Amino acid sequence: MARARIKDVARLAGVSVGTVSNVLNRPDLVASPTQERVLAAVRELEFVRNASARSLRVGANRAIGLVVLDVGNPFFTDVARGAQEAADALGMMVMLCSSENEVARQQRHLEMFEQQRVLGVLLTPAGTRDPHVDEMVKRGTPVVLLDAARGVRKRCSVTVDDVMGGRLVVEHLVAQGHQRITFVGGEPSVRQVRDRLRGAQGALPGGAHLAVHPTADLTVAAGREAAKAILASSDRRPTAAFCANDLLALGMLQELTRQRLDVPSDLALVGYDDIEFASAAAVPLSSVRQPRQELGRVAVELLLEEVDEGAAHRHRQVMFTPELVVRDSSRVDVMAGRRPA
Amino acid sequence: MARARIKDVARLAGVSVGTVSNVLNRPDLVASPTQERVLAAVRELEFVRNASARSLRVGANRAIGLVVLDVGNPFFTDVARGAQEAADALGMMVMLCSSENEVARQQRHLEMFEQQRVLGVLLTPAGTRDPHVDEMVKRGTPVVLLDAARGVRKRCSVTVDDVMGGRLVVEHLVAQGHQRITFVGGEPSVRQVRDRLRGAQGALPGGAHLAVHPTADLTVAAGREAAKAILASSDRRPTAAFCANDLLALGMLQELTRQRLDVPSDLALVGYDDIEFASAAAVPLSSVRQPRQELGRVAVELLLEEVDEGAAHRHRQVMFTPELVVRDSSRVDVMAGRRPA
DNA sequence: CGGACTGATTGAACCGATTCAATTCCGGAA
DNA sequence: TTCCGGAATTGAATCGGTTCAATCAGTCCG
Repeated sequence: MARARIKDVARLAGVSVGTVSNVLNRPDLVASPTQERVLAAVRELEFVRNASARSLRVGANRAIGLVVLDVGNPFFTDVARGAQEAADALGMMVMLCSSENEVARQQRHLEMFEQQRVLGVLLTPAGTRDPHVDEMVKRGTPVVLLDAARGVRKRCSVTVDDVMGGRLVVEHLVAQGHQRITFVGGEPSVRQVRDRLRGAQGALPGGAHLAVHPTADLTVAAGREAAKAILASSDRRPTAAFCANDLLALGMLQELTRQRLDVPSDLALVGYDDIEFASAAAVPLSSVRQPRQELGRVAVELLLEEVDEGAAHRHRQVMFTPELVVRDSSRVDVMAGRRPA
Repeated sequence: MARARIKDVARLAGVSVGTVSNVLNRPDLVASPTQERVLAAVRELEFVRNASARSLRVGANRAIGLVVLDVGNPFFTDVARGAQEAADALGMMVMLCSSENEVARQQRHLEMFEQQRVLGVLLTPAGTRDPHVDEMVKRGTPVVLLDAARGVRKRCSVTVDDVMGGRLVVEHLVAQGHQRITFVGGEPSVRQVRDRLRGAQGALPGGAHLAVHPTADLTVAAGREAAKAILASSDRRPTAAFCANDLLALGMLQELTRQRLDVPSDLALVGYDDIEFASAAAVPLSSVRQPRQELGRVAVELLLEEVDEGAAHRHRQVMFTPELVVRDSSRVDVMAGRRPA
């Protein structure tokens, strides 16, 4: 069966194509009996609107592009979910793509979106500033940055305060009596890591010392290596480690378990991101939670705001505050319960 | 700057619109100097094709819809990545949506895809058979099922052999000398779970016994509860547990750690799915790996095959074989290394 | 009864790229 | 010189909805 077009519906219902279109888009203009006849014809023919024809005429799609760094990363999928939800509520569609942190791939996806004439794009940028993005914006496709460098004033953006996150962690560890804390996860080229470290350093009271143990990347394997190195070092061992993300912390936990050391009594651990598996770890992991879905939701709102306001738009930067989630991996009183004197 | 249309490009290059279109789509028809003039004009005007106009005329989009049960689940994101890759190679776009296991949401996404006139849809179905899907197929949008019930002959599908997966696990445990094995994760309404259990039972040698410990769902929390119940039970404790998925296994590992029991010497564990965090667990988790990206890749191929062949198409069901990944959580010889006599 | 007004409906123009039959151009053969 | 064939190019028709000025049918009021 060939697909029905609006013309077929009109013929079957005995009205003009204009009326069918009105029933679909502005039903208040059409008398009820006519509406019913048209809707009956729509059902009868199983009519499905052709979005291409529609958006060709209207000039824009009811779709939003979303390019994340890595669909495999739970952080981004939660952001995507938030965006989905917000878009759904407004009858829009989110098209999700992953750049796998490759600029070329990001570029291809953006190009696709632009060809589709999406309303706008939410982007967690791969690499550094991409001139292609600027050009796309200039051509009329607005972009909202997600979790990107702070201080970009020429775009709307949504971020989380990583400096505060770092501060929260160290304040917590200090309150638990820790004096020797190591920050694990150096890679200072990553803005997030830099900020977290900065916050951590800022929260130290006078006497305390914050060692920094850099790692090549932010993976479980790197965490394992870091733990080995720290435990083998001749210096006085730290009593707590603040890892730049949860993967590092899980890696450290793995190595500590292998060496039959106890968390938190031998070494307290705090991660960052509060990925789903943080609470699922053998010793549930303290971590810093970011309002991920909220991030996506607000990004969609900012985008639509920008679209609606047109030229009058002033870019806004929204920054969320993270939240410390304390679990067994850094909680002293739980230890007491587990090792009765 | 208003967006350039193909007409503007034609004027600037001093050719007709037909020629511009040919440069873009069938460059072999156009003389080189003309091509260069046109391409220069394209760059000059920053021309971006309007995909709506194109697919309106051509009749179909260069896009494939993909509806997964849950974008948060690493299994599905890997499938998506595989599909992405295959599509990319063919110059197609994958539109990824998540049904969150809600039929209504799935329905909305499918409707969107149909309006977009996508080439076809890859679907991991929520709920049971959905008549809407049948109707969509009848209207001309082909569907390839991903990881859905086996034995569906009226569609193309891609699955993994869960019966074999279950068998592999039990054969491995038996080879390690285990006699009392418990299968954790009952929920027999889930086809995958049923198949894994069936495979497990089929692999038992004469004397061995397979207890089944049902759980409400397949989460970490359920795994914790299961571990508590099994450890508290008065029966002779099993020496190994085969969990229906990795989340259950991680939950059990958590509870075992809390009770200061050792894996695998007190209880060996094997999970299923080989999610990223299986190898990241405190005791790296044995698990069954499915060729996830491959799943997505082949699904795309099947879809395009179906599109190309048209009416002559015969549906195909592709079944992959899973692979057992043995890690510390069920490996005896590692224990020896860790606890020298 | 005529005119003004409201509400419902019509139908043709339009969005922008693709396609294909028709046309132009050129070089070579007769 | 004419004619033919092939390559290059043209331009109008087309895809399927949306939109809006124009038309039509009633209703109300004076």
